[in-house]
Amino acid sequence: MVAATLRPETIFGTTNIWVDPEVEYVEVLVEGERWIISQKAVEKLQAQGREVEILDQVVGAHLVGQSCIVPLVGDPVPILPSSFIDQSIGTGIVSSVPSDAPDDLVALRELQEDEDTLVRFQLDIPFVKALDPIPIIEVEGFGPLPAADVVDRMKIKSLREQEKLESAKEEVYRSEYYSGTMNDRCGDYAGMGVEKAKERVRARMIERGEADLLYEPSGPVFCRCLTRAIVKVVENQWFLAYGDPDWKARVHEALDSMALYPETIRKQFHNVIDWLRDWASTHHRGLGSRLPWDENWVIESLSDSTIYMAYYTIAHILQSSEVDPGKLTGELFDYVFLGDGDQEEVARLNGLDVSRVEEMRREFSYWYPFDIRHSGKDLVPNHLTFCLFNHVALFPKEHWPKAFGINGYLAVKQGRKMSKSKEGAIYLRKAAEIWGADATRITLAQGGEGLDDPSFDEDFAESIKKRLAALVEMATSDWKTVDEWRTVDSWFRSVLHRAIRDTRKAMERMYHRTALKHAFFDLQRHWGWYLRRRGNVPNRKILREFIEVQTKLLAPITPHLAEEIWQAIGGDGLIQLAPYPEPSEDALDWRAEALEDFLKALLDDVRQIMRATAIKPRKVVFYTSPPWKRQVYEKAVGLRLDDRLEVGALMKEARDLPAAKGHADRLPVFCKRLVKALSEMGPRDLERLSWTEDERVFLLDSLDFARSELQADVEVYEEGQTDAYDPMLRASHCTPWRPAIYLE
RNA sequence: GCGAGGGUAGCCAAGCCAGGUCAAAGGCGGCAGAUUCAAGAUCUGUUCCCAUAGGGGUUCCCAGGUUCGAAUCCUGGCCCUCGCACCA
Repeated sequence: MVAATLRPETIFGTTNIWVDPEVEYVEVLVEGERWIISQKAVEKLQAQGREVEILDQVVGAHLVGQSCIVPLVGDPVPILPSSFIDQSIGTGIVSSVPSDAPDDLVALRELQEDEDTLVRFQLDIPFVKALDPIPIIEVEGFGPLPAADVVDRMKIKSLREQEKLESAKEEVYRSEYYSGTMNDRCGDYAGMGVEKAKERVRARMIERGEADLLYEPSGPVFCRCLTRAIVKVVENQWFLAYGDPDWKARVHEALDSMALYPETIRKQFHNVIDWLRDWASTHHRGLGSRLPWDENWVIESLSDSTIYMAYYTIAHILQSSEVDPGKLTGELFDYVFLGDGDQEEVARLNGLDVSRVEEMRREFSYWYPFDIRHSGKDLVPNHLTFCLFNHVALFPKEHWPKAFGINGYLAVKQGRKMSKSKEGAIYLRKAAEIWGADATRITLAQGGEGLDDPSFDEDFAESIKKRLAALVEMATSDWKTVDEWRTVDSWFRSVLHRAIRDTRKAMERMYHRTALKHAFFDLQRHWGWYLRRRGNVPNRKILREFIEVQTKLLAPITPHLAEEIWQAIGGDGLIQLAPYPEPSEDALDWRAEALEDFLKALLDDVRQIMRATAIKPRKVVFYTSPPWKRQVYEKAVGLRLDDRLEVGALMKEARDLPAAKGHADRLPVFCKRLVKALSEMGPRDLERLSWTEDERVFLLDSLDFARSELQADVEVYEEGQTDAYDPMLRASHCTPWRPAIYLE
């Protein structure tokens, strides 16, 4: 009787053997020994290279009631009937350890109460009923019989409670494996940890000729034809030695010299390189090339897909009619890929023109090393890493890959009310039909970047389609323009060039979603503000530059639309061939940006007051800071930049300012307020706002705009101005860049 | 179990490595207003809670810690995704 187990150390707790009385077992001769096992087990053994000769058949029922000797222990135990044995696992014969295996315990209890079965098999009823689990493993948190603890706690009564049994088994096995200790019934292994004892018992039994190895998948594995997979041991298998430490070291080196998109994947690659072991690179079946030096084998497809980028460079030549693949020799490829050998000789050997050979060499040299290979993240632990291994093995350093790009898996965003994709999938052709190619592309770009799984958001596609149409309309219609240049023109040019810079940066890292934000959404928003500031009459140069830049920035993402605009505005040639915009440093105008930001913040403040007070004002009054406040403010900024801003220090400097002379009584309060406000500000804003003389001029200049934005009359005074309209005495609240506000 | 990544407002998502400019970009969705005969489109405002003066309160998975100061740094915990092989 040969029982199979994953837990050899529990042999000490064996109380009986289980067989299925209904099943036909076979008696076989295995390398000189007679075994009784299941028929399925015969196939497995044969697949694993064992010689098995079938001698006889024996029904399980005939075995029931007999007894057999437990190896290593040497005691006899009875053979008992059970129907819970899965014949496709192990040998179809189970050694029963009710102390530590919940299945066995429940089976034993069921049998002990099943008088019919006991009688039917003419079993010694008192004897069977007296069978008790044998405690063998001590583990913290459990009594001497861990299986009994868990089965009772989970109230498992029957073998039919499969799910509970599974989780019971897992709990017991895990606890015992990591923290269990063999008790003193376990002979030489008493006191030993389970993890260790398991290996020792296994080795000992094999050594004594009382056990043998059977390989089995860790879980059920099914073929596409629905038969269950078994483990086969094959001989003369070919491997790629990815486990070789020297090779690994060079692959690490290659990886370090590469660019990765996104960079965050690098750690994973290094890890995979370390973790990879020798790879079985051939098999007997399936698609693939025959192994050249051993025609019995087919090259496993992951193994020969790793340098086909090199093949691509010359594929068009090899596939031309004048080349006979059957005649090609290794010398040709040595010459083309490595530059080894003499071209005349190579051409003659392969029956090719020298010019053909040269052409191949030229093509390969032109394309190699490849700039980037882009693939899904599931290929990191195999194809992409293999690719690197094999390039390192075959090619000189200068032909190692320069970059890999990795992305997640696209999914259709779920739970959208207007989902057009009930099945969770949208065909590319369908998407192009519904939204058009450009809107589809931009939706994909917006979906996600880096290793995220991008989602296709149909609401977004719908909305962006309209916005793109509006963009074409905007870019191609006739605008009334002016030549006059204002602060807001400088401002727009500044944000435009920042957008160029930021878009380029994002594109270079292949962060398309980020690029889109800078190139489209931010620019559109800024353009909206610009037009309002300009009363819908843009500066001629600005309009032209904006349309041109925006179109070029978008060209990689929405090529058709960009081309259409490009033609309409009389662009030179194809936009696809036009250079991507370059940011110009001198377009950046932080002063203009600070001024516009100041205006936005001021209008925001007014709106906030309106909301808080529920006043819908017909008149809005701003009070700007007088010279003494501005000077104290500038001192404070200076101190803050020096990191020495404190009320005391500021007071000291402020007292000496001539402009502050008549305001000594107000200095302490003002200084305190400044210190608090400036302490919370970052260095960037501080520098932007360190000068104050433009505030009033700019505000006066923007009066008309403020009036139309606020739908109210707007006035500006300086604090202390004698004719100021200030019924609520608000003026004194002003700070530089924070004018006081009065609404009525 | 091993390896990698992650948890941010109704949703998607930036920020985190280099702490302060963060009630937190941008988008989608929602709400309100303008426009319109109306709808759609467009534009504007708004979308954590409270607030009759630009303010206050509570937030960035949870619990601690470091710091004058934490979405960001440290420790512990909970949860999620992916990969784990001879298959592309």
